[in-house]
Parts: sequence; C-alpha cells; structure tokens
Amino acid sequence: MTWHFDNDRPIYTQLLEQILFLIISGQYPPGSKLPSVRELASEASVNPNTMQRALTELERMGLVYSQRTSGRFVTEDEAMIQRMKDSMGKDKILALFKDMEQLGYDADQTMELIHKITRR
Amino acid sequence: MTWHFDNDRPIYTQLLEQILFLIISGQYPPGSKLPSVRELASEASVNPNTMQRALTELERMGLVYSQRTSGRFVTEDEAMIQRMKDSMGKDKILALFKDMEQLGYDADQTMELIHKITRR
DNA sequence: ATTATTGTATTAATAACTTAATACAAAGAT
DNA sequence: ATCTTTGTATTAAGTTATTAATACAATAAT
Repeated sequence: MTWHFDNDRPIYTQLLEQILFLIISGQYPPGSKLPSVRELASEASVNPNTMQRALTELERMGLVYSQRTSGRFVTEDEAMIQRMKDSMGKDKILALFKDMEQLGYDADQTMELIHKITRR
Repeated sequence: MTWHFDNDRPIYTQLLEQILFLIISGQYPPGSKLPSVRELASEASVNPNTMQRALTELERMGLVYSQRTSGRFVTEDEAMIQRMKDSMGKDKILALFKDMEQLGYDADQTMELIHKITRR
C-alpha cells in the first residue's frame, strides 16, 4: 500500500478516504483485522494520533470497530458496507440537486444538463 | 436586503454566496452599480475587509469589476453570467461523477442511481 | 507475574484561516 | 484646492483546526 497526500487538505481526511476506499473496494474485507494504529501510522509516515483520528472517524461512520486490545476490524456486515456506499452516493446526488437549485436550475433542468454533459 | 449567517462557516463565504445569488437571480442586474464596500459591510454588520474579501472573490470569478473610485459594478455581460451559472453547474455535475467513481460506481451506475432517486 | 501490544485520552505546539484595525491612493464633487 | 467617497493594501489580533508528544489502560502472550 502506498499512501500519497495533497498538500492542501488535512492529512487525516485523506487517510480516511484512502482507508475507506480500501474497505469499499474489498481490499480490507469485511471482518478482517486492520494493522494497528501505530503500524498504519508508520506505513503512512504520520503521527499515530493523526491515523487514530482517521480511524475514529471511520468508526463513527460504522465501518470499523475496535476491540480494546486485540485490534481494529472491518465490520463483518457486508450489507452495511454496501448501504454505506449507497448512502454516500445518494447523499452526493441529493446535494447536487440542492446546489443546482441554489444556482437556479430546477430538477428537470438539472437532469437535462446531466444528460447533455454525459451524453447519456 | 436581509443578511443572515450560519455560525459554522466563514462569513465572507456566506456573503459571497448571497451576493452571487443576487446577481444570478437578477436582483443586481448586469451593469448595475453595487453599493460601496463600506455600505454593504454596514448593511450586513460586518467589517469592511470581510465584505471586501467576498467582493474580491466575486471579482476573481469575473462577476463584478471595480472602477477604482467610482465604485463596483456587476458585469454587463449577461452571457457571462449565464456561462458562470452553467459552468458552476457543469463543474458540480462532473465532480459528482468523479466522486461516485471513487465510491465504485461507473457512469452508468451513477446515472441509474440518479434516476432511481429522482424518479425521472 | 511480567512484558509487549493494542486502543485511548489529555495536553501542548503549530499552522492555517478569519476578521479587524488602520493607513493609503485615486478621482470626483464642491 | 480641499473634502469626500471610492477601492485597496498591510499588518495585527483572534480563533479554529491540525498535528504531535506523552502518558494511560486493558488484555493477550510468554
């Protein structure tokens, strides 16, 4: 695993995204054990607390859980991962339509623009 | 004009949005003169520099221009306002599709989800 | 029982962002 | 010519966000 960061956004956010991607894409399968905080932090060359922050966020989102001393695991609930994926997707879509309304496009016009841009 | 602010985002951003909306919606028509920095700042009860920052952003976006001592004006170019609107819309749409790909949806799947959510 | 490994909490330091205070400069109005 | 109004630049203060340093706590392994 190679980690890379932009210079203009918080590192913990980018860590979160990259780990999230690993989970959603199945590279960290449901139920599997994650490397320890310190290990991940060392891999990514960040302070353990920074990694911890990313993991805590993922925990808040329900994608991982920690067992006090045995480590941290990806949720076993595959449906939950799928739901998370769908929910994020749905949110993003709804946010778009809301933004577009702010700009003065109603739903139909937005739809039209989408078709025009993606040619579908 | 009444101004109102959330407490969790920079004021200058919210000023920008509100003025942008006034322009896009035609309440500040193309070519019209905006109130002075100090006037706007006073109306909105913010420091003039904060208002200035919002206006500078709008200027960078090309929606307004300033004439050193006579004041600041909305661009006369209506097409430009429309283009700005379209461009922002287009950007938002493209960003969505990109985000969705990150989540693991290809363009077709995203399209499908959009239809499902909006029922169109 | 001791040690090593795990996650966690607390605090401090640093960095970035936001807002405010103030002074300057240009041009029109009187 | 002087004053007023305009935008602008610079600097400082305040606030929030981010990262780091360090210590603690729990449990499994030996």
